[in-house]
Amino acid sequence: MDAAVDILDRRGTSGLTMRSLAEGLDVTATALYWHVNTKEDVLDLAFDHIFGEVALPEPTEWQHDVRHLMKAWRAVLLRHPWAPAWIGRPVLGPHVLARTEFLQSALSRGGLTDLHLAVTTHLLANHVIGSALTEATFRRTSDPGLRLDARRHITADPTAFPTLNASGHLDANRWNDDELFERGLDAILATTHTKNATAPHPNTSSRATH
Amino acid sequence: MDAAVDILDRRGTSGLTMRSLAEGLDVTATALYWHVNTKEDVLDLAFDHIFGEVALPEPTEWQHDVRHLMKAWRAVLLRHPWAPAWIGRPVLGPHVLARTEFLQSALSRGGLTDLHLAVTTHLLANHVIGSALTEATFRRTSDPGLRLDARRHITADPTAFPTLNASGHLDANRWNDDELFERGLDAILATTHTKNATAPHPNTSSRATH
DNA sequence: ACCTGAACACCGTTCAAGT
DNA sequence: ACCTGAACACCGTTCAAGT
Repeated sequence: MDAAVDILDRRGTSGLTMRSLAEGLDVTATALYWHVNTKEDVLDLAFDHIFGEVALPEPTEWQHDVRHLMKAWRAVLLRHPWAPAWIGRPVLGPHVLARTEFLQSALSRGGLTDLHLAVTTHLLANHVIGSALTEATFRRTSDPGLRLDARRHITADPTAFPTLNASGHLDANRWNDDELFERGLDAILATTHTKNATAPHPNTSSRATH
Repeated sequence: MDAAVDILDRRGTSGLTMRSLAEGLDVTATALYWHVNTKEDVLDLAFDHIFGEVALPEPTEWQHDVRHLMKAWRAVLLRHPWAPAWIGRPVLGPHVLARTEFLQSALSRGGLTDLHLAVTTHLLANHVIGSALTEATFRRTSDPGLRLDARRHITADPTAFPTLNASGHLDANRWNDDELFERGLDAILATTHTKNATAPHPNTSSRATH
């Protein structure tokens, strides 16, 4: 796993091949199939492996615990930029589950139960996943011109994108990613105070989508 | 693009090869390289292509517009289960940008500006991306036992996962994905009412992560 | 129990050549 | 301007065989 993570960090997902991993371990590529069924298994294991880096401290004040874990979670995903994109696989290894337990236990100490608890858990998970995926994408893509291209596409046609122009969307100099993440975190935690924050909107059916 | 999306829907990301796409178009695989530089280009184009399916209605009441777009966005991603995982690429085609403009314009009609506007935009985007990615993953993985395995892993050791057991985490029968998504949406929209919902927590530094 | 060697089917991509 | 054909380097994976 250390060897696999090392290759992934240095050469990305496409850089990890059964042959390159085998070389790092001084064996033949085919030898790996004794320990693993498929290449996807290697990546699944590597993903759960890096979550071991997220330390689980002694529980203290619940909001502090939630913030602490969320930031550590995010840091790990950004330290291994190949990781967020791999969430397109069911990643439910023991390390991941242990961290989820820690998070949800903090939330329930905060008084959340049932639907409210489930919604907040998902909201938090989606926030780390979504932001880490987006950021890692731009960090990983060697071509920094892509963000600039899109930004130019926006500024080039102010009448088509009035709001995006006014708000400075995709303008890297305007808002800092860390700050956007933490303010989002603040907002989610704020919904845990207001009773009935998750009460349905009058004309909203929970089945409308499908 | 229609041919590419068709293959992707039926056979997934790994099912789309330059040769299979060429076959669908009755040309040689090498012919595609006249129109496109790399296979990744094909997927980038296909991704932006399906966002054309998200209709942009006439703007009405701003909260209604936000809900409408978010649900349509989510529906598209789930209709094409290969799509969420592809967000690990910078996806900033014209269709995607037009939808983002629509969303942010609704939010600013709701009175959001500056940092508050940026935070809410990211929160909403992360919510669709995160939830669609997670759901599509389980929907796409032919093996339904994975979720069950993890669920069993939780229930098998109640002392290690007391909260996850009590809350029914990963229990598909307990909460419905559509409902979790919409309640999350409700919660995010609720933060737009409270002034200073994004005010920083006392002992929070926005630079702590790196 | 764990590893090697040879082999298979299949990739993305290049490039010279055709029309 | 657009497509073909042959070819290259490189995949993941299988399987019989070794120790």
